[in-house]
Amino acid sequence: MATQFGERIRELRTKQNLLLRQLASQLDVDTSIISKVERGDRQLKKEQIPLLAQILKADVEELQTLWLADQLYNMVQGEPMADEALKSVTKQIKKK
Amino acid sequence: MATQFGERIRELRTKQNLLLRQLASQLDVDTSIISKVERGDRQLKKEQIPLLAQILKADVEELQTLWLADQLYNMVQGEPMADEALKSVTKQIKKK
DNA sequence: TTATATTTGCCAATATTTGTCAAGACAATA
DNA sequence: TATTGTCTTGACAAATATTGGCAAATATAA
Repeated sequence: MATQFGERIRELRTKQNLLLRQLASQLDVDTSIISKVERGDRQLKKEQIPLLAQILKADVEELQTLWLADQLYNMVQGEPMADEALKSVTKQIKKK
Repeated sequence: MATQFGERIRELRTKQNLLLRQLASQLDVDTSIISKVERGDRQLKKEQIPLLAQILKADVEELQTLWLADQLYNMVQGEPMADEALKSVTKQIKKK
């Protein structure tokens, strides 16, 4: 599983000397969820990112980017046509 | 919604003078599902692609690529950080 | 019109995701 | 060793999303 997002969260959290349970309570979820998120076992819900960024005093867009990259990675990883599909979508997006 | 896949299916199906119901019956799903897939209202299940390719005498990998591109497109469309996330994943994939 | 093909909206069944709880692992320290 | 606090893990239930089918609506053709 992808962990770009999780690794960054842990980095930010420890840098601020926050315990899992403290971050969890502020986000209003169980401690175990944050633990799993940081280790890449679970994905956070997209809607939770803004609050998370606020708690960690981090840039929302940075976290959103990492989160989205994780989702994409999970989707393409192991797919033989991953590269071609990514290229195609990148082109599509740019046209817009 | 993404329709690269659906458009290609319709193209292949009509080229072979197959009716929705004929394709649907070979795929063992309801006609309405194929209709929706071709119009991009629904995503086909990944496991159905090989059989579909066989029925349409199409290249499995082509269809898999289009299908995957649709999934990715649905995931990033409307996301402000889409481009950056795509770039990041493309890099990650290549490292493997 | 009639007949046939396709589209659409809705529902039930199924699958996936999300969150909680409780138990376990681990480290620090009394 | 026993205790305390943090983090991790697995099992389970609740919430959500996806899937397929039906049937009615709409289009297309003769």
